[in-house]
Amino acid sequence: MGLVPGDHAAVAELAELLGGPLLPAARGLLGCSLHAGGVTVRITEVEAYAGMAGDPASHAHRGRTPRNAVMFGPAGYTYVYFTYGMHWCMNVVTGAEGEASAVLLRAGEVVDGLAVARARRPAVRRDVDLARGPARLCSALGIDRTAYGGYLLGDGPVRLRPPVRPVPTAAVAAGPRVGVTGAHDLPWRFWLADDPTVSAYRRHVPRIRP
DNA sequence: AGAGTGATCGGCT
DNA sequence: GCCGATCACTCTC
Repeated sequence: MGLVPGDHAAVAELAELLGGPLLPAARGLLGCSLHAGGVTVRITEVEAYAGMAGDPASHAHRGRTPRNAVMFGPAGYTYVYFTYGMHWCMNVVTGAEGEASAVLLRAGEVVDGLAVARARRPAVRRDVDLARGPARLCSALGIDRTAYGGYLLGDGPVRLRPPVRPVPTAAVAAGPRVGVTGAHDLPWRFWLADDPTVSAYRRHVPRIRP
């Protein structure tokens, strides 16, 4: 599908947003569409990670390694990592070079390629669950190590595009990140309020014995 | 509530 | 080099 006139300017605007401060970049990713492997999702949930800038939860916190190298480069590229022995997760690199900030894509709504996504996720029963969770999102889109380091705003195999219509500020909710028990409970997780495709995961809370 | 899975990286030797 | 703790998760029980 081709780009309609006017998209060029909107893509340039998104590129500029991603290259700027972390939290606006993270919020700006909500509502964007992400296309890969014959499937398109609308991004509904993200988490911000501040790289070297005092964020112990960031994979780049302890400095540059072969794994996280792309995060130290310019914005608009993708950092993909493998975790728990079986799952891929995807980040969009943001901010200035050397900063290593990035935004984890945690959930999306499948808006095209539903049959393909279903075929990739045979265990998932409801369509709203197809890309609900960072690893399921990658799985539904067929994203793996081959996506590492790719540019998202060009014509590569993984393409990120701005929302057709802007997401109203009032539609964006914020809260603590998932799985981060760090000293400060920074509200760096952003999602579209009341969207059924937002992931179910919650911050770890100490277990209350029955 | 717990199993499953393997890359990564710091710390050692 | 090698060891082992860790991990921004998913599924099934």
